Amino acid sequence: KHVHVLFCSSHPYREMCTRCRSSLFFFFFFSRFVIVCVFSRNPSGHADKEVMAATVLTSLSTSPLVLYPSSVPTASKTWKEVLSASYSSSTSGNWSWDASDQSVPSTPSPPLSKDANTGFLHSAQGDDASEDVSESTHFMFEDPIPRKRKNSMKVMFKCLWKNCEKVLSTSSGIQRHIRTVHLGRNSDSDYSDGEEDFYYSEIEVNMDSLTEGLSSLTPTSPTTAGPPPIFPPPLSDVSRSEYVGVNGSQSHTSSLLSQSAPSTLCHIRTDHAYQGPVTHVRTVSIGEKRQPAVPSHATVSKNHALVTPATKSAPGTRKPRGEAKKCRKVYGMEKRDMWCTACRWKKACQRFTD
DNA sequence: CATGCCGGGAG
DNA sequence: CTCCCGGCATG
Repeated sequence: KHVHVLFCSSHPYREMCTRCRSSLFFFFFFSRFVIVCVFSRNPSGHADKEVMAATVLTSLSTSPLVLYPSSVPTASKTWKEVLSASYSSSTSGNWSWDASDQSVPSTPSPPLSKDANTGFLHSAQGDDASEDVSESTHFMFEDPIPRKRKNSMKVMFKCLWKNCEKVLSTSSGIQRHIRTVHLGRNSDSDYSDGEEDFYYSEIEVNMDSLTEGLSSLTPTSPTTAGPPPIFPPPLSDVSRSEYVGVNGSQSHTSSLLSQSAPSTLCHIRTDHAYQGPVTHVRTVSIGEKRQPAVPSHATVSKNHALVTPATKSAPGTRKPRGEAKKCRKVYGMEKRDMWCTACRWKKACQRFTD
């Protein structure tokens, strides 16, 4: 399964799991794609993280989205180690969350729209990604929503609607702003079925100095230096078609969420064409389920002999006899007990293969 | 004829 | 599953 991603915002929306108190990070992607990375403190004890993330997402938006469970770290690796490694390796332009690193996605990334590019350039003014890793992991794993960083940091809420740079100090404020300005609803209208589209992000604003190692994941200047609307609510044609391309015939959020996403292999490649800390995710490859070895028609043919696909004797179709001497020939009938089991059962020899 | 082994049972 | 064998194809 390949999931194409245009790119993701550098500032994940954070939410805390009410059950395990781990931090959830929602990376908002260009247009309406959302990829969710769930970082749990105790992943083993939280089997339902995908479901939980899906629930949160559903309440966030009705837009089409891709549920993306990050790979579970191996027993020898803690989440922190995994993250640190992946983060530091991002300097070389390669993110990998999979211990058995393999299968680089081959599918080319979709073209970025102009809007996307400009947005990215704006947001890529941070430092180099090779900075203090502990800072980033701190960001990821410390208190789910650190209200303050030092005493100069202030949490603000930034509207992500296109061409709207509104920043307010409270979430309710930004919601009211979105509801009234962008959604054209009355602020008092009771619209609480969870289907409302609020696009804003929580940002931390450094009130004095702008140079900080964490600039990779947080805005570095007040108000204006925040990420441009990377997640514009109006659904563009590009994103729609892209979405279809990615998910085949899937077209509903619910159907996507109901899919049990495979979680074995996650491969993320970052592109640093725009330099720096912005997590620019291009392609995600997720391991796929094993197909049943036996095709269905074989089973059917047991009950309906006619359905049997043409296996019998198209003359000359039979494979030529292998060169190797098999158990029967090697040991002879008298030492039949020395044959491999396959030979004893008159199956294809497993000891002397061709 | 000797071999190799597929397809199809039985337990 | 494991184990066995009819029967066909090949050399």
